[in-house]
Amino acid sequence: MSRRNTASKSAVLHLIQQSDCALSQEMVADRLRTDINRSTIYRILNRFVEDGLVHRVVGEDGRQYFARCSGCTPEVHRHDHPHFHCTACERVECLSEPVNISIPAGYRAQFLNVTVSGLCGDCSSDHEKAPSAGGRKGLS
Amino acid sequence: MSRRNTASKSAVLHLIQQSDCALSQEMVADRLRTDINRSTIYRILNRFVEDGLVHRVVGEDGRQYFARCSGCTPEVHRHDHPHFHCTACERVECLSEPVNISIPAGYRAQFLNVTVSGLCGDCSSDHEKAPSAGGRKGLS
DNA sequence: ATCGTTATTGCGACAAATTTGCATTAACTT
DNA sequence: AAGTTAATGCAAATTTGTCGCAATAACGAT
Ligand SMILES: [Mn+2]
Ligand SMILES: [Mn+2]
Ligand SMILES: [Zn+2]
Ligand SMILES: [Zn+2]
Repeated sequence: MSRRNTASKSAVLHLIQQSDCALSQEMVADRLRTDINRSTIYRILNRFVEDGLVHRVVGEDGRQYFARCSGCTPEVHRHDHPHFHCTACERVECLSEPVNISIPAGYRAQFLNVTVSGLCGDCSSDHEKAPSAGGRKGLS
Repeated sequence: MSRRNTASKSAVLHLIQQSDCALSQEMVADRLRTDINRSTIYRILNRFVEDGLVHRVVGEDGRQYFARCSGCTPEVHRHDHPHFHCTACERVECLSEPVNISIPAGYRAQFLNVTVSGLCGDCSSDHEKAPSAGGRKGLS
């Protein structure tokens, strides 16, 4: 039942800790210099989530992304911050300002997943130079 | 390019309009008395989304759920309301109070997906009678 | 009412993301 | 050093959603 330390585990954890945005299994694999099996990466990430080292973000695409917990203690976990998912470069980043959602009486909240998708700063300015048809604005 | 009316389309639309919660493709199929092909259901639902009759919600499980647009006009769509996804009965319901997320300057927001997951009222009270180990509370 | 165009459907195949079973390896406890 | 069992690799399975294509049928025009 207790966890063991392995090179793979350390490598993945290090990667997530360093990263300024959430990573998918694929992103983790791509950034590792050594090959780690896909299933293994998933298992490592899921264990991190269980252990509260990392939190899981469900992207606009329905995929799973994993980001380091910042400001979480072993006792208290707050993942009430929104995420921005760029539809162009795929980046998923944690935003800082927490959101507060009120739910109906009698309901028990457990997890919160807030994701705004659109174009990040970089991709947004790229887009300006090569504009497409119909300049949509605002949320839909 | 214009849409045609078919029995399948009407049946699915009726189902979604009536439903007080968002439905997945599987849920739609289960609730229909007539069999409609899986791909067809997806295509019908996607067309509804395109046409602004229905909005897509990405559940905590990464799956797509579809709910009727209430309060949307052909001109203005606002889907800035949160959803509650019950981890027990799978229900995904739209909550009414809109949320407002602020994103960094230069970013362009396009879609918003807010999902609180946990136990709905029914499942929450069921749980009280048959409690499990460790009474967690609050968001994580 | 009939005809022609083409949107819609069904079906199978495909694709991507994630999980699972199982045998093998290796971390950690004693 | 030896034993226990968590972690890994690999293949196969699951799950969810999409796509190509031929057959069907809605609907505007005749
Ligand atoms: Mn955290
Ligand atoms: Mn709507
Ligand atoms: Zn971007
Ligand atoms: Zn429920």
